[in-house]
Amino acid sequence: MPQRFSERVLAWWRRHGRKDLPWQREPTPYRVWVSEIMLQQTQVGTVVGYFDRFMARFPDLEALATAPVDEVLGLWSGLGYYARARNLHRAAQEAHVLHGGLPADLEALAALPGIGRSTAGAILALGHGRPASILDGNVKRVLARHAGIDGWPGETAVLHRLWALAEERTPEHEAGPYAQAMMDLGATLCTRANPCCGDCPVAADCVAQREGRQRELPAPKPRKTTPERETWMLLLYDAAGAVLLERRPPSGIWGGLWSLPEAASADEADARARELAGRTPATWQALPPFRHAFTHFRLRIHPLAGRLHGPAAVGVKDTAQVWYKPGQPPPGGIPAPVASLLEQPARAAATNDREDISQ
DNA sequence: AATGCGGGGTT
DNA sequence: AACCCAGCATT
Repeated sequence: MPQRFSERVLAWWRRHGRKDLPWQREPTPYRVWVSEIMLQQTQVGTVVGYFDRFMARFPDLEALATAPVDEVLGLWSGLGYYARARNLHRAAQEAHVLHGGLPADLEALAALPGIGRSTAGAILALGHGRPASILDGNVKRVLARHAGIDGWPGETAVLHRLWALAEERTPEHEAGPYAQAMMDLGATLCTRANPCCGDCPVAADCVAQREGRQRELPAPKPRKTTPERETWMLLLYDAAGAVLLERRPPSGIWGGLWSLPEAASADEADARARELAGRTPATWQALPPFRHAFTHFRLRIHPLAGRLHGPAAVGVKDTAQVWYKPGQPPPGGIPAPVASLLEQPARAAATNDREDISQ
């Protein structure tokens, strides 16, 4: 029977854990608090460049509480999530007035703006050495794997299970080192992509390790229904029946391929035609729209056909345009949905993607 | 319960 | 180019 979970984690941390991050030197509740706020959804390496500068300017809670908010935001700029800085400043003022400093209990801490359950636990455990639990991304990952907890942690039920486990496993003594150890375990061994289970102190009874499910846990956020974008593709024909093609930018969707000019809406078709060919067709004919699926989104294509009358079309503006006669060898690669559109403009939808015609 | 916040790293 | 990161507040 292996040792208690927390004992193994702590023993590992004493040998391999991180102990000299900026906020671990002189870990006062105030410094722990500031670091925890900076570290919300922000990686350690990023925060390292900000923490000491911030502490030099605002060495204690009173310095922060009495500073202008703009100065706080100034030292935050580049970190992102600027509401964190505003909340930090407000919380400093509230704590200063209401408690004469940072409170030292879970409820009062979590009542301050920007401090939730996990950050409050971190301040107590890391800053006061009191028994309290944290549940950040690292701990979620370690616990979900070790206990084999299925489901996305964003789901309330899963989150509740994880919190229950987190508290159940927090030792009465050394909660601070334990919290740090769990984060270090998640950050250095039990990483998202390539966990080093061979070095893990709790691999012996890890469900994910036993079942080879490290890659599946914790479950990722369910993918949203692939977003749908739409575009209007212009079939601009000249008097000879050639259609104008445009070479797409080298990178991005259909990079470097020859495709139809596009407009962001039917209303912009005329303006695009003027840009491209110097004039506009008398009328546009709307062909049946259809969908094309990419990995990350679906594109709803509205073909618009128009014939340019009068003398032969003006010469192409640059090498990124060509008048292409359907049936001739193409100037280069053509995206499949565009190719089918060129072959059978009126039937493109039917031949390309029958089920996607509607809506 | 779902979404916005945000710049940066990883894959 | 998603996806994620020492989460929390808001809706």
